[in-house]
Amino acid sequence: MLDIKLIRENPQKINELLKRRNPELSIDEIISIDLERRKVQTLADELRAKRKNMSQEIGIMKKQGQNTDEIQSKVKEMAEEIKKLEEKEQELDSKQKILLLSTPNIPDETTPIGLSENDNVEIKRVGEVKKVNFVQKPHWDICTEKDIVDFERGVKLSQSRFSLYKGKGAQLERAIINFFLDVHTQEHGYQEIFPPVMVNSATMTGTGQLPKFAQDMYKCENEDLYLIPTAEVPVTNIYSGEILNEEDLPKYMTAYTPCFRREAGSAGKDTRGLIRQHQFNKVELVKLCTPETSVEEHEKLTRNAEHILELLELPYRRVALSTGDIGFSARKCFDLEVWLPSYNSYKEISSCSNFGDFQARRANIRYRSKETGKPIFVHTLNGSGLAVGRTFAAILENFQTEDGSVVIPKVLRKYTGWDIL
RNA sequence: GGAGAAGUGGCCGAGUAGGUUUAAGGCGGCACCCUGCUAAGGUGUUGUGUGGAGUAAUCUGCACCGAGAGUUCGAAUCUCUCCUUCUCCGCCA
Repeated sequence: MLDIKLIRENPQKINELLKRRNPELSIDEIISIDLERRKVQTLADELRAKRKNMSQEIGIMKKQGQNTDEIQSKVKEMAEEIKKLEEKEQELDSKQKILLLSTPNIPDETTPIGLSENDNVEIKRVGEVKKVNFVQKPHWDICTEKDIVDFERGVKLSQSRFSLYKGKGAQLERAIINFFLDVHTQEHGYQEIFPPVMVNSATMTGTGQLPKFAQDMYKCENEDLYLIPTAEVPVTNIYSGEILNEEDLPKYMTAYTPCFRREAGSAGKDTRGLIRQHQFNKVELVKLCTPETSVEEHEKLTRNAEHILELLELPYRRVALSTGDIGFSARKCFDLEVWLPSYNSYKEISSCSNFGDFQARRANIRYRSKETGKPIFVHTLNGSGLAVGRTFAAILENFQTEDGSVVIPKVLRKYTGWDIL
């Protein structure tokens, strides 16, 4: 959520920045509602003050045995007027709130300007794409041949885009999860979290999934509960509504969870294999920090995710997303893309974002400034560290050999207990 | 799921036959004073949100006693719905 005071004071600037995302975005309506809302509030406040004083007077008069009929009927009239104003106040308030909650974050000045993913900027490439003189198989064929992921029975049990890991497949998936968590907790200093995977609508609003993206999520019938699309949602909201001490920052948290996405609107995309599933595993990195440190913390968090790819010896590149491609809540975002032979290109495996105070304002996460003693909104950051299923696919494809076996990366072997698949 | 009890400021804890409560008191925090230092003591101060005035320090209004709705001239206090916690029962890994 954008700061209404910032909008009031710099309307042209905010509009200009929002139009970098999408030329149709504008805060003009918010401003006109805000103007009216404040007028109504001032009127209502004044009347409430009058009522308060007069009611007190009635109390005193009654004690003295005076007749209060006249003044009572006066206040009653006033109360009706107040009620009308309060209704108007509430209406404008909720209108403004919905508009504010539906307006995306303003992009950072350093976010490349452009309207689509074609305007994303490659920052660097790391690792060599292996040159081989045999035909590399896509991971879905490897999975089926080795019977480590059963796509058909996954669909039978659930629906398309659900799959069933078996035997060494299930073991490899679990090994990857444990490896990720161990690196982040032991080498990078993150606290491990295991959160609920169903959360309420307030929590979903805090990180920006609601109110705009309800159709992307699975919702429980007759309950105010949604399946999380990412651990970002419960983990970022852990301290919602709280005021932290400045000494408690930065907070580094990592969580493994399954993630659930309806993938509405991606019909026909990535239909084969593990790349786009309704349920997938992910290890997420989340940070809460002060505004002064968020740029630096964003870089460090991105490096933490890259470090995993480097340990696995998977070739990847870092891309800075353009203003037209960054997520709703983000002001700046780096994608990490891993090389996938079956796609003959790099494919997203992590998305590392800086949200500024956008999520903190929605979720009301603050810290008390040591200097002023006043509460300040934290900055929130997150990134995948990494997507597990896509890592699984990247390992199978990049480390397959001519004889059809797959050599497990060294760092994973103590987790799998075997080195060849 | 059933039956009972309870939810007040950072914490503890008064306040419910509605009306100077604009929430007592204590603890903690902060500032200053006293003491050679420490301990103890003294004085003052103390939340959040949202408006208004002012360049600003600041001054000032309104709202907030789990959440929402209602009754009333007036609600922490009365009524209703919901949420959470605790105790007992049932069920269950």
